[in-house]
Amino acid sequence: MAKRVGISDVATAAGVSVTTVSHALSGQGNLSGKTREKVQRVARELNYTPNRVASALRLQRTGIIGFVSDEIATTPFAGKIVLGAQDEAAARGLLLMLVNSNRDEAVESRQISSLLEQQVDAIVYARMSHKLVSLPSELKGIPTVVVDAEDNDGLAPWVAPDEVGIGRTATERLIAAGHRHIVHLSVDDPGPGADGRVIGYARAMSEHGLQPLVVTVGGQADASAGRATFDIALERHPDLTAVFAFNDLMAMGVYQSANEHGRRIPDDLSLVGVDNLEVIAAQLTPGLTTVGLPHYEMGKWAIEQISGMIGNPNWASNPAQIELDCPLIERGSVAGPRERQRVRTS
Amino acid sequence: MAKRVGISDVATAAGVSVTTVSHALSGQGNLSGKTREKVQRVARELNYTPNRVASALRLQRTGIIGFVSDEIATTPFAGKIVLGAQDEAAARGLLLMLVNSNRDEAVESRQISSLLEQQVDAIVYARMSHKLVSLPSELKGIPTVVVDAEDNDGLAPWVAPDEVGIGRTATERLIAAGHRHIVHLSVDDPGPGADGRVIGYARAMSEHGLQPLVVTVGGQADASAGRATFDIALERHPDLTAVFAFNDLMAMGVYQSANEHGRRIPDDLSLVGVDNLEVIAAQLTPGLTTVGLPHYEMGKWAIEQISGMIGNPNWASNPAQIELDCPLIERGSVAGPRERQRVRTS
DNA sequence: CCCCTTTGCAAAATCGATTTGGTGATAGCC
DNA sequence: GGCTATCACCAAATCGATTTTGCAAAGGGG
Repeated sequence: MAKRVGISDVATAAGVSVTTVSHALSGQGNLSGKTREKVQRVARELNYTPNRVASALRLQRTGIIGFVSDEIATTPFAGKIVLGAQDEAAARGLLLMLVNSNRDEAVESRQISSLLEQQVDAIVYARMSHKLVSLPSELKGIPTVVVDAEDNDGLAPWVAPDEVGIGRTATERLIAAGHRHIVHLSVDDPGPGADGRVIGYARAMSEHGLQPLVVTVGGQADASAGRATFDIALERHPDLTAVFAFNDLMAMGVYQSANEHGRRIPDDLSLVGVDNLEVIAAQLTPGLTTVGLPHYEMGKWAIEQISGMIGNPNWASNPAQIELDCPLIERGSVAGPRERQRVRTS
Repeated sequence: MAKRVGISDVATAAGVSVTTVSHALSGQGNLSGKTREKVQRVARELNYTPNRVASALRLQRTGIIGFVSDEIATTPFAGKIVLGAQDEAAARGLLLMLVNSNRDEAVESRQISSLLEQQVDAIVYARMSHKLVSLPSELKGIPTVVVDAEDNDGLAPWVAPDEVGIGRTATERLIAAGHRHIVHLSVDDPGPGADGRVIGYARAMSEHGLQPLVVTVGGQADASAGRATFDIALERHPDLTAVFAFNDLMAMGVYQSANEHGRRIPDDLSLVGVDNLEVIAAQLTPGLTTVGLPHYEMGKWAIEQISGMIGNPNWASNPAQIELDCPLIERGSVAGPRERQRVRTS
């Protein structure tokens, strides 16, 4: 392996001092155009690449952002947040250093310390589902932005999905299609996600003079919860024509259960999910109409914020804290209700 | 923000030289136990944390591994490889720096250069589906291990799933259940994955005196391809009782199509997939029996290899190149064939 | 022709941890 | 007592890039 060429090798080859090389390459100082060009040419010929470690030591700035997540493999969400962050970081010449805690606080604490020892310039503290969090004490004093979670202490900037808006968007889509008997299927799991969506749903229903009907079960919000809640809903509200499911996994359960009950989607039942889990929503037949979560955008936003904080002595003031709008992804699971079509054709 | 305490602050506070502090904390040199303890105590009191940047500059070793992937958000696989790598890295005191190329060679090249400027000790070059690759020229001379792909030039260590074994495992499970008319559904997409699974399937069938029956279509290996190939298979081989699908997405299509044809799984049709996409395999009813891909293990293996290469002058010799066994994940989609049960009960 | 201001480049300090090559002090030996 | 080993510790060089300070030469005005 050829020894790496450093700034001093370039200096020797170009017959100037290291100072001049540094200035020529960074655009600092006042050098004659001739010298500047010569140095740049020599640097290129020698295939010089700067050593960011040395630079970081001198500048007290590494250009590295630590990315802390509580999990990374169990949902596709992590990938999207990381992708958004990574794209934006690359565009700004920053690099991402990834650690993950597997939901273990002791591990998290150790990982964050490693990141800090590496002198990361800032940290993205990400959760994979909308939560309320308190930042670990290690992060006091270093620029941090919280993703898909809200900072309990209100000190750090954070970004999360507009859960109430999600409930409203999904519900209004179904109302607009003409449905009046719309049930919301959810889980008994207090938190910004479940709570917000119920609120948005209830508001949309009330505003249109409709009765909110919520059915929940305990446990995980998966396909089996979807089947269970849908079965209960059918029993309690036999005239329901549309369902707003807490997420796509539950919606998948509704497909299964509806199929067993002989209800076809979307002819006999309209359905809207949340998450836009492509691997499910796009693969079901018909495709699932769902509200997408802005994971990519949250990751991107986090890096944008961080860019403004790095090197800014007032980075801790006025933390931006926003809820992002979530888009409705139309596929094929929503149609008008049977009743309404009959009324029309009669 | 309090100024960070460095080794010299500790030295001053403890009344010794920086040399002694360094020795006391790293266990080097010959110090009296008294001095060692005093320094360690002072360091703890001052809340000293080492500055890895300075250390890296001196030692020419950063403890950072670059992780290059071609995509990260479109499959859950990326997360698992990263998790495996991250867990193993954390256990060895290494950190992961993640970049992703979005399948763009120019981007990849730039990202790798960034990694190299940061003086990463080594690189994990990962693909998200089994491929043949040639390493970018930038990586010449630095320890690299290839994940979920094979190095065309045979120079770098690599790890990938044993595709032939996957075909064999899935097929033998169905044969063991008593099936004789087993169709393999796949796609026209030459590559280690599709090719290897066909080979493993065909071998297993032949060894049991059974006729291999393969049905493929062009395009993506998704649910719609699953429906299409299954429909064709039913037409060509009306007596089929079991299906080995190229992946879980295609298997999901088989569930859908089988349902429309009035065939119940597993009573009228047994089915094995590949991928163990939890979000699908565990959510279908019945659960999908599938062959899992060793993403976590591949990520872990990569870091183990790399650990052995860092600081080893002979790192380039005898690259390990292995295919990992893939486990069968039993759920509920396999049963005995109807015919056989009749024979038995008669 | 002298003094002063630019212009163009270089020397040296700096960032924080590690390590080489010592130095001073004590103990042991004859 | 004089000499050498050993012990305990320290000063200074080093890693590579940046930046402050400094200095010489060139150019301009009086």
